[in-house]
Amino acid sequence: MRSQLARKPGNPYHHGDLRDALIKAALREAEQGGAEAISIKALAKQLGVSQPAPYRHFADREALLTAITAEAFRQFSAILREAMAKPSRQSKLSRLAQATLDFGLRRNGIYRLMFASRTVSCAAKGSELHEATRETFALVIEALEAPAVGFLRERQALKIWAALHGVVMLAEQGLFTGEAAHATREELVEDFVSETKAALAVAIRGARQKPKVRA
Amino acid sequence: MRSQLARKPGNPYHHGDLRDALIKAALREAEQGGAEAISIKALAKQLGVSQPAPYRHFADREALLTAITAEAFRQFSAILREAMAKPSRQSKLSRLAQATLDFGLRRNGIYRLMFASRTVSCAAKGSELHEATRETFALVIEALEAPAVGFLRERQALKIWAALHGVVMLAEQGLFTGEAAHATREELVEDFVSETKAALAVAIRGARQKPKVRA
DNA sequence: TGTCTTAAGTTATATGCTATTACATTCGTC
DNA sequence: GACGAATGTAATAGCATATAACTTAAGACA
Repeated sequence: MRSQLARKPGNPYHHGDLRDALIKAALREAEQGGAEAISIKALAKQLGVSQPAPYRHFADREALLTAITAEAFRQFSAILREAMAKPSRQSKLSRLAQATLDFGLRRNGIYRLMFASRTVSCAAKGSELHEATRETFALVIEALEAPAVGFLRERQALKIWAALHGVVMLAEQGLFTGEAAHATREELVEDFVSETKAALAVAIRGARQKPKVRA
Repeated sequence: MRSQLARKPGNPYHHGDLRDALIKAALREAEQGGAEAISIKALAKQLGVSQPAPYRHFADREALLTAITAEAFRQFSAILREAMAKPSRQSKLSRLAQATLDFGLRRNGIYRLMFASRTVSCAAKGSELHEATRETFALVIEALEAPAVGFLRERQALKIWAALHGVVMLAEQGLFTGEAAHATREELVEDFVSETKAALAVAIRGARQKPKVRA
């Protein structure tokens, strides 16, 4: 029962949209097992095409990984945007934070592809992947809801973003289970969120009183 | 010019200490390229033994990865301990933090092996690897220099540990370079360090005044 | 409509890595 | 010094990436 992911009905030769189908299938494979779980050969078989067919669409395995990483960032951005848009008692930042944690744990294989591989750092300046990552980070800044505090805003965004990823990392390592679990992941995330808000509040107040403050 | 890493001189058949040599060589390979850079076959060639020889010491590739991850944690612990022991104007926590950042960036392939793979979370309770990770985390708690504040200490340790890893992650991704670099990695790390100290100071003061405080 | 180019697929194959099996050598020990 | 265990080797199976040469279908244009 191979799912052929929208293979054009009456065409036994051409798949129709192999490139897209490959990305979707590869993402599904990576969901749990990460990059290592992705096999060109297995994907080809799954989609009902010959083993070398994928190479018509991706120069090599790396290229496929880069493409699905970019797609993963776009999906991640969409999830964050949705979480931020949803009406809630909690702040935007808190919702973004919890959504990040959730994504990082539930789709950990993909998460590792996005943040813990060298794929992103190798992405060229204007590339699809580079743009996707920039867009995601822009959402973090947006979630701060702190207009016009300049570089302090970026700095707080970097800090909360780093902290969130650290929590995902340690959670995945199991540092929150067993004897060491003196706090839940969610608690820690909320800690970081409130510290960020406090720091921003101070910064905004400071900026109002003496606009030339430097730190 | 194959470095044979301490092969016993007058013995063309038995290597002498292949297991250890494999771990050392594999760590060197992983230094930059991470787990993917490790090939059993290449290591065997490098050490001047036949290709299947390593399988006498490690059941499979995974087992080798687990072993070098444990060794990496021990080396990391040693580096942290050294940084903490060194007399300095800075606090122990600050030195541990900067040493972590340095390790995470300079030996990023190994770092990813340690914190961004599934190897650790698959380690059994009493395993060599599990023990090595626990020892490393114990150093973080020690670096807080905050005796007898109970679970609040562990919580602060988790927080600073998470934050540090996040900074390494984002730094490796390139989020501190180019236009987005509104703070250096070192500045961010120091931010987290001082916040941790402040939180601990409050906790200790609180614990002295009313020992039953809960958060 | 027919041809021609090109995109997208196929089969066959080279290369490289993991892992196993069966056999060989050395070490330690009794 | 004989023997079993540890540690090597050679040969080989199996799987994945990747390339080469060939085939099919689609679309453009005369």
